[in-house]
Amino acid sequence: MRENLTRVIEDYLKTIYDLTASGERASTNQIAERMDVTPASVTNMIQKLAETQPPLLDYRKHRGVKLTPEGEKVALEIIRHHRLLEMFLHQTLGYSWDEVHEEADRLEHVISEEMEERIAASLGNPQYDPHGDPIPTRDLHLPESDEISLSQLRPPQEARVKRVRDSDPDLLRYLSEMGIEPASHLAILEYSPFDNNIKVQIEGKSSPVVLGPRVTNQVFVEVIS
Amino acid sequence: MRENLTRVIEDYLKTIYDLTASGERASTNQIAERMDVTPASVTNMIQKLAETQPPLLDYRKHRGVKLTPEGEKVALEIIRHHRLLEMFLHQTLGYSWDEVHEEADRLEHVISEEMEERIAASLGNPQYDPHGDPIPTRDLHLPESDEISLSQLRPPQEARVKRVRDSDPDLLRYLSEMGIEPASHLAILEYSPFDNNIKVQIEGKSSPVVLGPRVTNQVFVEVIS
DNA sequence: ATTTATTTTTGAATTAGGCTAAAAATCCTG
DNA sequence: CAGGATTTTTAGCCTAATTCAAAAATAAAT
Repeated sequence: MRENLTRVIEDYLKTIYDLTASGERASTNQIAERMDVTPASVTNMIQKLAETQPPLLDYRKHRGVKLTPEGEKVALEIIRHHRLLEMFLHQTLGYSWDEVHEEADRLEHVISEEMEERIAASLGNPQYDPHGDPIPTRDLHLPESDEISLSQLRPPQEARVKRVRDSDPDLLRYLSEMGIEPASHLAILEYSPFDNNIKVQIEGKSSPVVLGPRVTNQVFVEVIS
Repeated sequence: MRENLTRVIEDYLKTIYDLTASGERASTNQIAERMDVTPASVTNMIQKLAETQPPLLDYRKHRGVKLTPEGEKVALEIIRHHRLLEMFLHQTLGYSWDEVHEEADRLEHVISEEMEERIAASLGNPQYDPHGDPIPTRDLHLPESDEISLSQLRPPQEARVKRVRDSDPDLLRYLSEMGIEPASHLAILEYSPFDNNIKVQIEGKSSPVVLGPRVTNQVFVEVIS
């Protein structure tokens, strides 16, 4: 349906999808920072994307943007590419989970629907990528999920890791060293106010570790009742 | 060494590599036709590429271009990507040999050296792609080869297929239907002058077929002495 | 409710790549 | 070797995406 979209446009839509996941509109500055361009560039582009027929963005001057259904469809298509590629690079080419993001970011814009389907089939239509992010289905649906951030847990709660933010390779290496990855089981032992540290016992490890908010904000879990 | 090259530049260099394989310089018009742009665009670009430091092209006004050693290095790097990708898509994702070219043409510009190496390793460092084209080695060497076009054979010569031009999917489907692919054994039964047809017995087939020059010019063989 | 600070938008320029139309070289033919 | 045909180059313009600097809105604070 909607063909002649450039890589750059696809990147804008993906970024806006991400920023508006909470329900809030995305501001010009937020987008500019994420994409490492100036706010002026963003204003230009979002005005353009709001004037396509049909429009990809809902833009209100000085009020930021959100995706239209059209825009969301494009974003989800790219996100499906990205997450399938991450899984494929991990499973088929032996990439570690901290290496897949950057490669997938370039490949996601150039693979055909044919390749998307072949990758999905060869992996058995996976539902999650190596970081636990859900992969949109072929018809672009995403499962609802009620994960909460690890930073919100308090002793003596227990939880299962569902998902880890994938953007920082160093953090990912640190996490896998400690044994935190999707499906890991965690028990919260202590909470320190002010610095917001929590002490956590990780399944299979002999001694607990203390994690600060720079880490716990990036890890999402399901509480075990 | 040489980083900020765009996809477009990489495509120009690849095209020029191809056109100059014979030793001749590539003309502006030839390049324009292959790349489906106007000759004016080509003049612009080749002048630019001849002025980079170090230059990627040897350009002489009205005399066409050839690659400098620098330019050739870039071209071979892309060709290595392309042919490894063709093999990978074929072997790992089950693409047929007529489908791989187009996909590889887009992927070749975006894969990292890391991915190149992982693909090569996962395939066991193949030397040829599915059409029989040699894959440049990691240090960008290509084996010399003395293939000749099938159109040059005369009865009662016999030959082994080494390589098939990969640019036309319809031709490729036609060839595989007939059992012509790298390693196929052929015996030339008849030659018709004027129309340049040859009648060929293909190994494993019950009856011979007549092939015209539109086909035989695209197939390269090694004569069996 | 003004002033100040922050965010967003506007306007003018830039870079990469391409196009058209016209001018200039080279090639070909008689 | 002159004149026409073909090829190549030049010159000017276009679009996509960006930047910077200045202007305009919005938000925050006294």
